[in-house]
Amino acid sequence: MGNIQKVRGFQDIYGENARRYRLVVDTAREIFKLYNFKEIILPYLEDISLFKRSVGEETDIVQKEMYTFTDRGGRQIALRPEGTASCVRAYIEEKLYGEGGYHKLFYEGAMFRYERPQAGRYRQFHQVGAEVFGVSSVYADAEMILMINNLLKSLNIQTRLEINTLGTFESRRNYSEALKVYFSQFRDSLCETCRGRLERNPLRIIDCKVESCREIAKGSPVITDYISEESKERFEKLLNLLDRFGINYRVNPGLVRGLDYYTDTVFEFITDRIGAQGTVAAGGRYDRLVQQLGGPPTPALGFAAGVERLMLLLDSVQEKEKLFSVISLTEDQFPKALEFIETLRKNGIKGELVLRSGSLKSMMKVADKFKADFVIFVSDRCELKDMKSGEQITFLSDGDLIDYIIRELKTV
RNA sequence: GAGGAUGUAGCUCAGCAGGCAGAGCACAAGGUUGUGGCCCUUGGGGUCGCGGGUUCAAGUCCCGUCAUCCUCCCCA
Repeated sequence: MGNIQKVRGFQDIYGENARRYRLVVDTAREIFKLYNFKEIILPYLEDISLFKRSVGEETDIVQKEMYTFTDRGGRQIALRPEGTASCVRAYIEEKLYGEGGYHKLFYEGAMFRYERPQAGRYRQFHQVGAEVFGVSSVYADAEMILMINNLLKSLNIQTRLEINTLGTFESRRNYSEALKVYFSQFRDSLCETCRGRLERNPLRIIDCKVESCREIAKGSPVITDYISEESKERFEKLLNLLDRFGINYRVNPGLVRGLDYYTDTVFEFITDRIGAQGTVAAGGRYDRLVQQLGGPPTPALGFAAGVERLMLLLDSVQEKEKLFSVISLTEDQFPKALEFIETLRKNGIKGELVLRSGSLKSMMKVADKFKADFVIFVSDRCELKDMKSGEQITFLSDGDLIDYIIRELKTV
């Protein structure tokens, strides 16, 4: 037998990737907080029926992508495949609606879907997401898109925004029903995947790339005929708002989203730089979901962004703090060197005590490997070496050197 | 779930008419007896993804399996 490997589709995130991960998540948190979203830390396991009732019994996610098991108490459990359902469950279960006003929550963490791994698609992946409960105003939709736009801008990531409206829950259902009826006439001419979609998600057939399906789709019912004037006006208003803030978008009537709970606004931020899995952030409104899961009628909207996909789009991420490496020139100066470096750390300066003794050359190499910006040699006196310029200054007392570092170099 | 490509040293890869496992980079020691990066010398490293088969002989051929990547699908 070979060595134990990580589970398929799972990954260790370390080194530069860990920095990328941290940058994405930390930036998202900062932005969320600017918009006054409050963090909610959600469980990774939920009752299976939560996802059946929210994401949708017929969706791929529920049908074939969930990690599920029966626990020792006989409960049917799933590792969460997405965050919105848990967030809604918590909103209802913790009776947040009882506090009055409205609620803005954000979350961050791992999601699990049993899919075929691919670039930008993993079985354990991470999302940052935000949800607004109790607001139907179109300004909430606009604000959320602005927020995501700002997040992407902060990360220096270019995407295009595609947006669509699905209308109300009723109109969406009616449209879906009409499509089902229409496409059923051509059942035998549809491709195999579309025959499956007929039951599961007829809206998707419109977007099929197979030539024969596209021909059939040309005569299919149009979504605009099923959308109420109110929804249309709402959508227009949203687009105007986006125009006003200089946000480019493309209205894509084929944009459907694979989750059942969306109503009215749906949107995706897409890139074509990372292969087939180009959706980097996506979301929309789900005005019926809270009620559907047993809560009071509550309009809501939300989005989620894929951390790994954002990571792929990031420029290289370097550590920014200066590193001071301390080398003890003799074995018996180590206590003094340790004391010295602890003082640096107390002052908020990042320090690495070179812990391998050997030739000075080998210790210097260690400092170099750590990419030290400065090296401090500790003996009966102290010397500070600038690794970039090679310049070296001698100090008779450590106090003087520490003062010098804090004064001159901490901010460099 | 379907199709395709790949898997040899820490990394990038060569080796395939089956015949002792290689290069570059990286790593370690030294050249420079208290100073890294460049250069030179020397050195340590591989059950050739894993398991089976064919063969006198398999990294090389065959079968299986695992993993990665790409497309479909799906989605963040």
